Amino acid sequence: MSEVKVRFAPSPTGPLHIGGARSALFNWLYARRYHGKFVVRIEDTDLERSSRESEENILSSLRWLGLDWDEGIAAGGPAGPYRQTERLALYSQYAEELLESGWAYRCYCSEEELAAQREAQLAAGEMVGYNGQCRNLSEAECQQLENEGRKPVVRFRVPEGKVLTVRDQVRGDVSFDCHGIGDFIIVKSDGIPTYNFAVAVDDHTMGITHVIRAEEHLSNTPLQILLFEALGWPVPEFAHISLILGKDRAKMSKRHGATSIQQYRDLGYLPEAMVNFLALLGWSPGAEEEVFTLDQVQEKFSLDRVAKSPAVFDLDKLNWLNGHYIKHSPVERIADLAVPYLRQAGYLPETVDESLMAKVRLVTIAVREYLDYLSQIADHAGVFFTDPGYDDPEAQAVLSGEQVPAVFAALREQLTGAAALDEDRARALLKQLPKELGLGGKLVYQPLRVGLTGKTKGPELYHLLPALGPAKVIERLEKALGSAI
RNA sequence: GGCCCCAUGGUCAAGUGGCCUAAGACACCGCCCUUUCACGGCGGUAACCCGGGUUCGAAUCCCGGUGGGGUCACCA
Repeated sequence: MSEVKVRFAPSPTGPLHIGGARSALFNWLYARRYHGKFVVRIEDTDLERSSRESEENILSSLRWLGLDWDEGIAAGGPAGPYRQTERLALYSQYAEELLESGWAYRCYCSEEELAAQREAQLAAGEMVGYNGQCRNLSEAECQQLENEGRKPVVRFRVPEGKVLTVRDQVRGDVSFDCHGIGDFIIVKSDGIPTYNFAVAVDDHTMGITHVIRAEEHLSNTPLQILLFEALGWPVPEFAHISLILGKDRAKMSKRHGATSIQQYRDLGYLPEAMVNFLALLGWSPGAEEEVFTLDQVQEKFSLDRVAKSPAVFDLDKLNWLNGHYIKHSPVERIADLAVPYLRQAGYLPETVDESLMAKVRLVTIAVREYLDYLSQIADHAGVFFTDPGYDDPEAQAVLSGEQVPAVFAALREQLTGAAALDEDRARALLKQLPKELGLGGKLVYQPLRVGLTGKTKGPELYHLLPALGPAKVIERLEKALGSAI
């Protein structure tokens, strides 16, 4: 078999969304697994809705996810250009070929006529499809209509009484009766090809061997096969992946919350978590291990382990995975990623120097175990950057304990003159304290926590101490003592 | 409505006729640890949509029903 070549062909009509990202991922995985090529092509034949901005967003999201492509937009390659609006001449050439061979014909029906027709069919409960009005127009009739100022579209002449079978790698054979398919438009009246036509031409001319895409395209496939056959081209292999559903089991859409990769990126999700999560949606490694990198999946990926049933997007699991990666990535990286969120919360200035960055790292160590995604850091990091108040009744109750002054004094004693304080020293010190004072842990640690943060819950004390530094610790404890009633 | 797809716990899913008195993960609920780390440890609740077949034997095969979804554009 020739080399595997797959593609991801988004329409730049919006940002890359979850479903598109998964399609791209599966294609990428397939290409890598079988040492083939991955092509990215832009399908911008919808002039109204397409934008360069969306295209940029899609490409940047793909790169962010780590899905690189061997050929295509921005990468170049032998079958370029890779933007459909730049391949118009190619489509006309094949449309012409189809017209000449009789597989296609010009249709002069107006949009109004078509709409009325469709409405009538729908009302009668019939199959919706073109009624073939212009199917056998003579040369003279065409000329006549054209003289009336009508702009024709080009339609494909769907053979009658034929049954088409899509050989699908995940679904098996799926058959469609041509009787249910009306003559469809392949070139619009403005000369722009229609989706199905452009796809067939591109997939062939780009040498695509496997078309892996979402299930919503399954019903388009017979039309494309018709085109391949009429043009005398080999039909590629197909694999239709089931849809990703929202909580209400309907296809994921904007009303389901964050649906674009960009949004997750902005919220502080890590690309490896997204990719890991997406890989698990509709595919299973078969083994028990579910946490893996792109490199690890590409070794195991195969279409026969792709699920046929649709999958509900489970935010809880994404959060868990992302939290997992946050906990296990190098602190430096997480701290760097956290900076924008801390800045946005007003905890950091525009420029962060090295000593401040050192503190951010300590803060990151202290709070990352509580995070599902990075933007949440703002909710946990406040105690490190803003001096607390002690109005909370619960806090007051703890602070009013009679042992509190002694506890604070003891810690202060330990800290005075201490230049720096690392986690190990903080742990040792904290462990010593109760013994030294002859008190139970709770009586020592609880007031310290409240004194330092104004709260009864929060980061570990041994993280708090180093991050705040001796001077700040002493300062806060004094203030806490002063505010005890 | 026509056509098409799908159907194991709340969710993702393993399972390709006997190994299933059905894995694992997320979520949830307990207990432990309770201020030393290690996705902390241990445990629990919870599922084969229904009805017919085929078979010695069905979650697994066939048919029907039901349910969910997709698609029916000069959008992709």
